[in-house]
Amino acid sequence: MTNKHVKEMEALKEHLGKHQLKLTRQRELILSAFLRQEHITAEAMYHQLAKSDPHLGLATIYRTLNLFCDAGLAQARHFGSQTKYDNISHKGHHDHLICTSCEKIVEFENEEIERLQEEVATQNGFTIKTHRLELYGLCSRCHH
Amino acid sequence: MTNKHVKEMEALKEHLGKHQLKLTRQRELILSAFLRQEHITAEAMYHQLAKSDPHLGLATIYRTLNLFCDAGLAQARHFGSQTKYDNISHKGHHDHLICTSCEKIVEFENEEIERLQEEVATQNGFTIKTHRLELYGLCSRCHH
DNA sequence: GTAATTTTGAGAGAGATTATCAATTTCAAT
DNA sequence: ATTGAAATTGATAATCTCTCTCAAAATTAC
Repeated sequence: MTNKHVKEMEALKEHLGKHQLKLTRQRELILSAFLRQEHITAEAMYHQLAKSDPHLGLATIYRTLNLFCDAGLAQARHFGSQTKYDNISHKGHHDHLICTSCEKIVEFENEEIERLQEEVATQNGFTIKTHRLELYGLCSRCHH
Repeated sequence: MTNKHVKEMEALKEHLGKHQLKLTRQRELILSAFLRQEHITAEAMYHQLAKSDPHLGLATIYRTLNLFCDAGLAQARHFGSQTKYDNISHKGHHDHLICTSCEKIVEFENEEIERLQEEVATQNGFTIKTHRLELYGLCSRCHH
């Protein structure tokens, strides 16, 4: 656990405390691995961590990533058949540009779009809690 | 098959003709059921059609709904773990407002948002092919 | 009508995620 | 530091959704 991740660790501890959950070696380990990368799947993390910790169960990875979602550290996104978990603790909400050829993912934020979303919601009597916006296409390298 | 659905039937026939596929009783039946409602899952349609046609297979429903997607009549959308199929033949692209309490779905279109999406894509060197925008929250009835 | 080709239905199979449960670990109170 | 109640884990079974397989049936071009 590097110093960079202290804030997220604190956020997790706060969530655990509030829900009478416990801080375990696995949860620390998975948090550390989670914060080291973007858009990871449970399966990918399982294989990655298996090298240093061969007895870490896949179910624990799933449980823990879902815990991070509950704690507001992560957000699950379904891309086709797989679910990727994003770190949302260190930045605001963001959306995605996804290259359908090379699978590259670019994050972006656009306040104007967010404002218009609120407008649409209000017009329809909705109160937005979250949203997802994904733009699929080809990145510059995959053109042609 | 009501008169209303003649246009979609023609579109399907055109697709079938172009790809040396055949028009079957099942495809007609499923098209008819598909056009009668919005945002249906394969499973839901299976149970619905089982009443009048108990031997219609679930695999056929999946195959046929995917065929409609290929033909440009339908669009698949993944909501959580389930896939819903939307009719996109009679209207332009649309996005969704989804009530997380009662599961109500409202469609909307917003040209300004679409324009801004193009702008973001261009800035990042992407060419958009499709997109999905879903706003999750509470509808007016589910407030409180 | 016949033959070639496609489609269907039923169930097996695949992939991703969750449930089960005995054994282990955590943590608050001694 | 020890204890004991409660939570967590790992291994695997179960589940859920969707696709594949393949023999039998339906469709279409001739």
